[in-house]
Amino acid sequence: MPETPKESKLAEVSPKTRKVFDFIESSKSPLGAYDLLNDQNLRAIGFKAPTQIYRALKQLLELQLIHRVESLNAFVACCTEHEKGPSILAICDSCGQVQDIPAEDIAAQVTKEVVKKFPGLKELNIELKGVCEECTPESPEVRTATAS
Amino acid sequence: MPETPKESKLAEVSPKTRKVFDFIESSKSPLGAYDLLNDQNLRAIGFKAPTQIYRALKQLLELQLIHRVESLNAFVACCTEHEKGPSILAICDSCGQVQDIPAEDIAAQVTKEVVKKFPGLKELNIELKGVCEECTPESPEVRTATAS
DNA sequence: TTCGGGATGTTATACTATTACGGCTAAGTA
DNA sequence: TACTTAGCCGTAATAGTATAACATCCCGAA
Ligand SMILES: [Zn+2]
Ligand SMILES: [Zn+2]
Ligand SMILES: [Zn+2]
Ligand SMILES: [Zn+2]
Repeated sequence: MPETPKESKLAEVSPKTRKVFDFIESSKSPLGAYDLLNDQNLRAIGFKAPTQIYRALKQLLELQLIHRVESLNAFVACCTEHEKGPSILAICDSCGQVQDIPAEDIAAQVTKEVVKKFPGLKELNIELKGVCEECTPESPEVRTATAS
Repeated sequence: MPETPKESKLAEVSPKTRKVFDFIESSKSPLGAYDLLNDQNLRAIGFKAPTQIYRALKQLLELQLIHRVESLNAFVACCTEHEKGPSILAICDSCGQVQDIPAEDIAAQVTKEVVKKFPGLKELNIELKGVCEECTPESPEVRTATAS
């Protein structure tokens, strides 16, 4: 049985870094470095200072196992369905969850669109805010029916 | 002569908030709140604490006169060519300049693409990193010619 | 005049991230 | 073996970003 990309990446990291990833992956919303340090049990397994957390996060970012959510100063697990390509992070204002949505098509169009003004494009970061499907109370038909 | 949208927005703000905008607009790269407070002359005109700067910034953001560059914790003037619609912020790693590029088309496509997974989309933030046109040493033809 | 509410001033504190340094260990090599 | 070097990890200190909480002032309405 072939290892998934995710598994083979995780095999490269230390147990403590691995633990950081596990916490991020199992959280339903993004975690900040200090959330990991203080609220989660990372102190219990030997993390004592922010810099240790940031080292682990850096490694996980480089392996593309996690993404940094710039607008929240926090980190989410990568869905691992976009091997190198970019993705869209859709942040729900209501429940706090973030979806990592592969975005090859969008990336291609952005590139096409800005290439003249910005020929040396290297990195693309798209973040959305709004309300996720789960938090949208009901579909319009149902809502109307219920309200009447 | 009709006022431009920018002028009419600026008419609403206090002289000090106006001054904050002027500094941001005249800077060739994005400014952070503490850049404004310490490096620029804002202390000289009565700003004494970060919270005052942040209040001015908040107001300017609400009027869409500036944008926050999430990945830099800094602020740039809006090009004012996209009245309400979204834009792309293209950040040059070399010179630090940020271009504010109107992006109606991209926004439309993103919306179309994510509407199923994220029906309540409200806000869209696209940031690019790379090298701007000005910092791209030469065009390929010229570079080849020069190098030979 | 008196009472609000909004803008502004002021202090303190919370939150996020990096620098700097020191020790340990594994790998290379004379 | 003894020495060197480079990388990883631990620790402490500090830098950088943002907000909370409360005081004060000013102006218009009652
Ligand atoms: Zn991802
Ligand atoms: Zn939600
Ligand atoms: Zn703009
Ligand atoms: Zn440039």
